[in-house]
Amino acid sequence: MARETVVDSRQEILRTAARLFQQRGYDATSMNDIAAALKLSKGGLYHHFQSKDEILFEIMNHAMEITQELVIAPVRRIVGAEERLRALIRLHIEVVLSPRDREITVMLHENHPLPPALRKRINARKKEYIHFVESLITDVQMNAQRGRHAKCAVSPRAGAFALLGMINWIYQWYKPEGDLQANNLVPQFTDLVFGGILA
Amino acid sequence: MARETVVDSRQEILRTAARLFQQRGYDATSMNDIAAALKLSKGGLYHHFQSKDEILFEIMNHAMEITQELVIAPVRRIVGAEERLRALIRLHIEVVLSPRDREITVMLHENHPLPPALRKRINARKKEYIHFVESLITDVQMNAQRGRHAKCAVSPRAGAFALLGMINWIYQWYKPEGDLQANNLVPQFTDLVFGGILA
DNA sequence: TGCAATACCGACCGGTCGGTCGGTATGTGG
DNA sequence: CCACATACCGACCGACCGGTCGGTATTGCA
Repeated sequence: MARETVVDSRQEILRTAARLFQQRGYDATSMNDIAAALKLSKGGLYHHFQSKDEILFEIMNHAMEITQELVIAPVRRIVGAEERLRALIRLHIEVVLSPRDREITVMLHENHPLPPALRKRINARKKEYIHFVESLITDVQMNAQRGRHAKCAVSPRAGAFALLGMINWIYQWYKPEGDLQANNLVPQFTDLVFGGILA
Repeated sequence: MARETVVDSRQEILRTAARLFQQRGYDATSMNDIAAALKLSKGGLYHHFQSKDEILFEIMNHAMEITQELVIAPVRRIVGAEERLRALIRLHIEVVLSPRDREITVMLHENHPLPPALRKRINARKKEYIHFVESLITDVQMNAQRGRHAKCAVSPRAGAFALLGMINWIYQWYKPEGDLQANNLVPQFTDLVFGGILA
């Protein structure tokens, strides 16, 4: 059997596991649940992964790669500090709300169960992302300062944490049928962030 | 034994349980762990509470009462829309960061394990709070509109979710020894919110 | 002092968890 | 057609979970 099939099997397991983890939570989802959802026995599941921890870690790692591909990389290709930050806000919100990328939600919520060694590796990647956002905000503020604005009271670090907080918290309250839809959310949060960091 | 002692015992259990839940997570904390931390047997613990669910529910309920007493009530006593919102931001941040009120963090993080019936009751109180923040933001925007500002692009609802998101997310990254201390955080987030909703 | 009520203990229960393992289908390259 | 790796099954394990229960120590009150 080709190598691709092996990779595909693993990724399909990860996708299903991520869906269940998001719906029921990591601890409330047993390996039996995951196996059953894949029409597999538990023993068969353990042929592809060594432990439940490994599955969670791979999901979180995948979530970071999704962030890299769907947020960071596109943003880097954009010229202009302001447009970059606008794109980051939009893309990050879209990734959090995307029904396809449930790994993101799992990564945001389930950090407790990860063994410390693996958690450190995830946290390192998260910190990289925070610094990326921080430098983006710095650029926007510098650009604006060259214009009419004189003082920027909000530090890039605080701005980055605020930005990530308001977006990463969305999964806690967002309902697709609610009155605050995704297409409303993006411009509103964008205005809010720009108004805030350039105050 | 007086009624007060009974209440005290329950509250001390809740305090200890909240601390453990915050440190290790709800699922990773067994009733044995809670009992041992209180120098109690598991049977003795079940003399005070009927189930683990009940403990979690009481912790969350207590968290909402803390919010009521330490945030909502003081804010209501303040006159002037702008000063009210300023106070809300400061008090809410202080409550989230308070090492004494760990119930808040548990309430923010552990909603999955609660049985649906109990979760609904907690969510109802959360929604009340959101509406409270929303109306506060509305007042501030109305006040500002009477002055020089003409348009407020950000809806009060989006502003409320953003505000609650950036504050409620703090527990995910805040380290007391970090470079972003509580006393820095309050003015920075305050400026950011006011700049954002009055953009 | 005696008597309930309360607080608590510790052994125990059924069940489920993550994880293991010997064995069996399957299918592919030689 | 055979040999071998891969994919998978299902019975099983020890540990631990939430929760129960009969009994005992302690305590406030009459």
